[in-house]
Amino acid sequence: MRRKRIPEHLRREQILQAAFAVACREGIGGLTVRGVALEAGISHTLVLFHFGRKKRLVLELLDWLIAGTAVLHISEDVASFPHARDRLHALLHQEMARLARQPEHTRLFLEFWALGARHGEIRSRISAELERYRTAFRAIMEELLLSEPSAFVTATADGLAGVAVSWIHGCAVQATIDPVHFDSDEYLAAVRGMIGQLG
Amino acid sequence: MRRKRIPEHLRREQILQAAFAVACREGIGGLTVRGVALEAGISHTLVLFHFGRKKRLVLELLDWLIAGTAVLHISEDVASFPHARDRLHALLHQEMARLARQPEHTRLFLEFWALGARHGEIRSRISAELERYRTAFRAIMEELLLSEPSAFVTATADGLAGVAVSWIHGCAVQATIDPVHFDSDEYLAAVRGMIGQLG
DNA sequence: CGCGGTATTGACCAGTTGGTCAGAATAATA
DNA sequence: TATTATTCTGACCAACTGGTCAATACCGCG
Repeated sequence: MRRKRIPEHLRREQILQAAFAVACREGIGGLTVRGVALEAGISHTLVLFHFGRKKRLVLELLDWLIAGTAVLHISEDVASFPHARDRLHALLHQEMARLARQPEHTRLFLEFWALGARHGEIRSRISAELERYRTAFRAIMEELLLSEPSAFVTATADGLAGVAVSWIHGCAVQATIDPVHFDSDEYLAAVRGMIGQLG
Repeated sequence: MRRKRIPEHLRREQILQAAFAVACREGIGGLTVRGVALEAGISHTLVLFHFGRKKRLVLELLDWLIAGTAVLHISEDVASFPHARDRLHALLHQEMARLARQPEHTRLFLEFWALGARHGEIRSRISAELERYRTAFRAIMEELLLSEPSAFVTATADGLAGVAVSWIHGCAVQATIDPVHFDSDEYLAAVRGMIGQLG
C-alpha cells in the first residue's frame, strides 16, 4: 500500500476535518476512531498516533470548532448604528442568521452542550465560550442602560446579557429541532417589541 | 437463582426507573441494556423481552420522562393575577424554579434535544413537546397583546410565545453548563425590565 | 395434584470498539 | 550509500455491545 508522509500539523488538520465530517454525519456519539480514519483515508492507528486517545480527539475537535466559528464578531455594519438599541437588534439579527447559515455547527454545538453537562473538560470549554458570548453582549447592554436609564429599571447589564445569550441558544434549540415552526423574523419582531420599537 | 414473577406493567415501570437512573448517572450515550438490567437487578435478556430493542427502550424512556414532568401547569397562584403581565412573569418564574429544582430532568432533556437533531422519532416527540410549551405561552401572550396593544407594536402572539420558549430553554442550557454564573433572579429582573415594569 | 403458558434466565454469538505492538516504509542526514 | 529518526501500517487483543435461543422456574387453572 502506498504511503504518504505529511507534516504533523497538516495531518492533524486533515484528521480534525475528517472528525468534523463524521461528527456532522453521525453525531458525536457515532464518532469512532476507525470512522474518522476511514473518512481521512488513513489507518485508525495513525489517528491514535497523532491524538493519543479518542477523548483527546473529541476535545481537540471541540477546540477546532470553537476556533473556527466566528462568533459575535461586531462588524462595521453593526457598529455604525448610533443608537445602542439598533446595534443590539442588528447583533441579534446577525447571530440568528449565523445559526441558520451553519446548521451543522449549531447541531454539533448543541451536542457538545449536552455532553458538557457530564464531562468536566468539555463543560469548562463550553462555559468559557458562554462567558465570551455574555461579555460581548454585556458591553452593548451597558450602553443601552446608560442611554435609556428609565427603560429597564430593575435590570442590570449582566442580567440583560444573560437573557440575550439565553435567547440565542434557545433559538438554536428550536431551530434545530423544529425548523418548520421556527420563524426567525417573527421572533426578532417580537424581541423588537419587547425592547421597545426601533426608530 | 431465585426468580420473581411480577405483572408486566410493574416490571416495565421498574425497568424504566432503572433506565432513568442509569441515564442520569451515565448519560443517554452510556445507557446500555446490560447496565439497565444490572440497575434493576434482573438479567439483560428480560429487559429485551419487555422492550424488544434498545431503541424502543430509549424512546419509551423519553415518553416516560415527558409524561412524568409536570411542565407549564398554570397553577391557581399564577391564574389569580389580574394582569397578563403579572401572570407571564409568574409563569416564567415558575418554570425557572422547576428547571433549578429538577436538574437531572433538565440535563436529560438537553441530551434528548441533541439526539433529536439526528433521530426523527426522538425529534418528533421533542417537537410536540415544544409545541405544547409554545401553546401554553401563546394564550397568555394573546391576552398581553390585547390588554396593551401599544406596547408591542410589531409583535405577534406566536412570536412572543416562541421568544419565551427560547428564553426558558436557553436558560436551561446556561444553568446546566454554567450554574455559577447563572443567576435566575437577575435574569428574571432583566426580563421584567424588558417587558415593562410590573405594578 | 398435574399441566400449559409465559416470564425469566444463562449460555452463546457476531460485530464493533478503543488501544497496543512489532515492524515496514519514508525522509533527513551523514 | 548507510544510518537514524519518524511516520505509518496490519495484525492482534480484550472488553463490551445488542441480540438470539433453548432451557427452566414460576404461576394460574383444570
